[in-house]
Amino acid sequence: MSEVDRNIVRSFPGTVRAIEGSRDIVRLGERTEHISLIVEGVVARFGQMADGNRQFTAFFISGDMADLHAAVMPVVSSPLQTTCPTTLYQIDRAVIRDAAERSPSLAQAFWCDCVTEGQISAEWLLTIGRGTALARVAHLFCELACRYEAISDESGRFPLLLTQAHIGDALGLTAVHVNRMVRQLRESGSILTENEYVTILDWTLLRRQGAFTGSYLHLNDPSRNGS
Amino acid sequence: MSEVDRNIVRSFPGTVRAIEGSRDIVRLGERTEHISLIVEGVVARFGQMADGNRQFTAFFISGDMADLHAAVMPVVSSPLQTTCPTTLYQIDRAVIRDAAERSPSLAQAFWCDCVTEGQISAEWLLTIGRGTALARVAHLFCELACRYEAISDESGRFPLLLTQAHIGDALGLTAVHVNRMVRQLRESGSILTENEYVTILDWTLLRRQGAFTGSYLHLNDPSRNGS
DNA sequence: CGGTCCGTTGACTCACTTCAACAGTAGTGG
DNA sequence: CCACTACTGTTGAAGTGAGTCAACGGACCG
Repeated sequence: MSEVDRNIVRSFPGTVRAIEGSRDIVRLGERTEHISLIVEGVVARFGQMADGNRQFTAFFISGDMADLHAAVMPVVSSPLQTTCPTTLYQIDRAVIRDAAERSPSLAQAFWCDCVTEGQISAEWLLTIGRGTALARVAHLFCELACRYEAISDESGRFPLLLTQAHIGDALGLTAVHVNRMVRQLRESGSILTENEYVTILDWTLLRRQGAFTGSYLHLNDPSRNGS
Repeated sequence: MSEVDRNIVRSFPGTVRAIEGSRDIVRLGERTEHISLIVEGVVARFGQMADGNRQFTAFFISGDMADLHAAVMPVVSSPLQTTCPTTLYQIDRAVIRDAAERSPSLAQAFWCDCVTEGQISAEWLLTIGRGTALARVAHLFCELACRYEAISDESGRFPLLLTQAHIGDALGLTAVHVNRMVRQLRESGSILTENEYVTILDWTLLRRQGAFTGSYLHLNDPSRNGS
């Protein structure tokens, strides 16, 4: 979502809400009554197998709207939860929907946002379906680095507000194997992990390890609204 | 996309185009100039690894709009190809975009369509990330059966316009292993394959094998536009 | 009749899982 | 201040689901 649109959304009336980590925001089958703009923290969308096994299908970070799609499809088909203490700015669903109805350009911006989200899912399908465990972890780190870079002034370094179990649930791996892959990335010299941060030491190497090209993220991409 | 909206789209000026199987429709990085409504056949969206390995990220069947998202984001981030001889009805991108700009309700319908597509991707992520090979194949068959049922008058039987290699590329499996899983499904008594058709003999069993619930497809779902 | 594509099956290999154990840190309560 | 618990990260050893490699039959087609 572009900077301009994000500011429009912030100008809508809403409520700030602080939530602990590992808390459900919306549950399967409920109706979403408000759209959540993330101020700080991480919200993950997930699906669940009968055996309780989870699969995260998206991560939302500061500046993302975690359930924008609910503006037009309020019944929750994928629940949301926080992965860490998170602050949201919640706007009534009707406010968003009415604004989109009045302003075609805003509607288009929201539509774009949902399309981009779908393209990220498609990219995840590619890496999870065809990538090795090492490539999956490297790819996720690349994606997060790019997305955090777009919203902060730091570059090549980002806060990892996920446990290795979270990463495994996003990549279709076990936490144990994620641990081994992170170690391998560290030993290869492409990244460094300290505290809650990942620092990228060798972008070229990490991109190659993750077969990453960031074009699908559409960050600062003027062509998104191209006519 | 609802029946009503599909009829609106069909009323737009466009061109019918017949294409052979295994042909590219749009290539990576190109600009999409027309939106394709599928009249007959199958179009697959895919991503590709550097080693040439493919991963299908969506299948579009009769009545689907294969690249509706291009109305707002014309630069192709996932190429499209046919899996079998296919007929398209192609509408100029500007026609779709302008119609959405003039009619908020049509814009919302298109937006819904893109959201549903994203939810299907999320469901694929769940099955591919966490399901066994057998569950993945069973799940795909369930999904296709439901989607074909919604657009035809046959039930429990659908045309499989994909090779086992295509299925493998969609599910992150090899064609060899897909073959083994299809056989296992056949031997379990849940399905029957003959010619180009899959017949479902035991829905309950197949659903369980694929851990399938069809709610994410939003077929005949009045709540999609719920206010 | 030969070539190509698709489905099919068998034998072997390997990437990732599973199971298990342990260390560091933080929070909690006696 | 020190147990006690819980969570996360870490590492090792053993098991297995899916991949790889290879071969063959049938259908279709030029």
